[in-house]
Order: sequence, then C-alpha cells, then structure tokens
Amino acid sequence: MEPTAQISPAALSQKLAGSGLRNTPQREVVYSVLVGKRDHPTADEVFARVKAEMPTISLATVYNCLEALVQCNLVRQVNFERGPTRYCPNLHPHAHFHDEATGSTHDIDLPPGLLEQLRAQLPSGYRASDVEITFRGRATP
Amino acid sequence: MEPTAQISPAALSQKLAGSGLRNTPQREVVYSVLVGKRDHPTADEVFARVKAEMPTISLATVYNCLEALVQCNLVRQVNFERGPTRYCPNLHPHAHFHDEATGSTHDIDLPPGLLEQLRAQLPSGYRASDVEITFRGRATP
DNA sequence: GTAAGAATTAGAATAATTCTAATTATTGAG
DNA sequence: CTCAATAATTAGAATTATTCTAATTCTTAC
Repeated sequence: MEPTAQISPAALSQKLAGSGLRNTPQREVVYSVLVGKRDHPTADEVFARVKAEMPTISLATVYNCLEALVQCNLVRQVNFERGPTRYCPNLHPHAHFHDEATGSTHDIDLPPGLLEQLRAQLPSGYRASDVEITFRGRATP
Repeated sequence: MEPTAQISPAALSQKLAGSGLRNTPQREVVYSVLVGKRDHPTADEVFARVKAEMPTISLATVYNCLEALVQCNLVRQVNFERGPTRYCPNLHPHAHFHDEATGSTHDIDLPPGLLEQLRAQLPSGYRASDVEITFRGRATP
C-alpha cells in the first residue's frame, strides 16, 4: 500500500482551518510523529514519541491535537466505538450501523458470500477468525 | 433479519462446556437478558437488567458471564478493539488486521468499489459517513 | 496595543474494566 | 457419601484510558 505522503505545514494549517482550527507547533509534531511511524500508536505512545522532540507537551494536549487531526480528516481513529463494549446475541453474519444522532446500534444483514469476499482481500498467511464491519452515520426515517 | 432463537438451558450448558466452562444461574440470566432485548446493551446495562431478576448479582460477575458467553460463541462483542484508541494517518480506503498473537495492527488494502458495495447493503435512509472493517486473527509468515 | 477567543498545561475527576482476596458452589476420586 | 480440588461469585480496591477544570499563555483582529 502506498503510504500517505506527509503534507506540508502550510497544508496542515489549511486543513485545520477548514474545520475552524488553528495550527500549532504541538499539532505539527503530533502529526509528524503519526506519519513518521505508521504503527497505529495509542495516545500514550504518541505522547512518549512527541515528548522526545517537545518535552514540555502534556498528555491532555496530545489528546487535543489528535482530536483536532481527526476532526479535519488528516487522521483516522482506528477503534472509534469509544466507551463501553456492547454485546450482541445475533450469531448470523451481520454488520452494525451506529447511529450518531441517537447513539443506538442496529444490525445490518449481509448477503451470503460478502464476508468471504472480504476475507479474500487478506494477504496469504493472514487468517482472520473474525470480521467486524461497523457503519457510522445517520438514519433518516 | 430473523432473530437468533434463544437456546435451552441444556444447550447453553453444552455450549459452555465445549469451552471448558460451567453453566450457572447467573450465566443463564445474563444470556436470557441479552436475547430478551437485542439493543446491544453495555455491561452496565446488562447489570441493571439482570439485577431486576437476581438482585444479589455483582457487576464483576456480569463481566465474567459476558466473557464466558463470548468465549463459547453465544454472544458477540460489538466493539472489541478494547483498550486505548489507536490513530492512523493512512487516508486511503483500507481495512485493519489486528494480529492477536502480537497485538499489532496492519493496514489491509481494499480494492476500489468494495466499500461502495458494502454501503449498498444499508437499508434506504441509512447514510454512512464511515465504514470500519476490522479483521482479527493470526498472521503466519 | 489590547481585547477576545483558542490552545496549552498540570492535575483532578470520571468511566470502564480488571484484579484481589475471601467465600461459596460444584465436580470427581476414592 | 465425603472430601479435596477446582470453578464461580462477591465486594471492593486498583488500574487504565479519557475527559474535565481552572489557570495561564498564545494568536488574531481590530
């Protein structure tokens, strides 16, 4: 997979501005740390890496910067079903739709074969015991 | 979507036994509460519902029961990327593979159109702004 | 240059989950 | 049947990840 190129500080500022946010040295460093090592770090790990370059930064600021970068679509949160784990006794293959307006979660039926088609995308040697598909958005009745 | 039928206490015991676990009154009540109202409750919500029937149960036991039911494949955890949120600067459409052996997460390229195909499964009126696909398993090199 | 708003900081607070130690229940061997 | 071993439960403490708070600093626009 070709990597996402690191954008320039000017472009970063512009992206942030597009969401009504400012650029700051902290946000630049947090972003460059993420692009520099693409191993899906946690906020704590980002904090540790950023501190090497900017020892006075606080964990709260790292959270703030990550939130800003996610908000302006420069960074994705990998597991964004934040909050408590939810449990589901439906054993049929299905996806979940998380309604951002109501906070509720609905099951979405999947046609047979779709999961297999997805599994087929895995490189050889990758054996997936589970596939989780989550949609996030709004349902208009 | 046709609902998962509630299995009998005997079948529940058998399923649990298959994973080296025992059946208990607490596990039966937790399971029946999940099947009784399929709204993807949190552990806390399960706790509240179960207490109505079994006031002496503890939250720790509810967690234990849920874990047991997940382990014997009677219940699915809806957001199972437990632990800290991870961040990813890769903006190309891609899925994630979470290696259970190493705890690491890899990006998985997706062919163009696959996300659209997935979105097409949504009932009308459902508008998804994000689709998250997570594989869990092992990668054998 | 100054006022208003935004961002940062340290540390406290909260929320979800896991751990601990004591107790109770169940199972299997004899 | 009885007893030891193991499993499950309980209450509460501990931990972990995240968010909040209040004080301070930085930017931007006028």
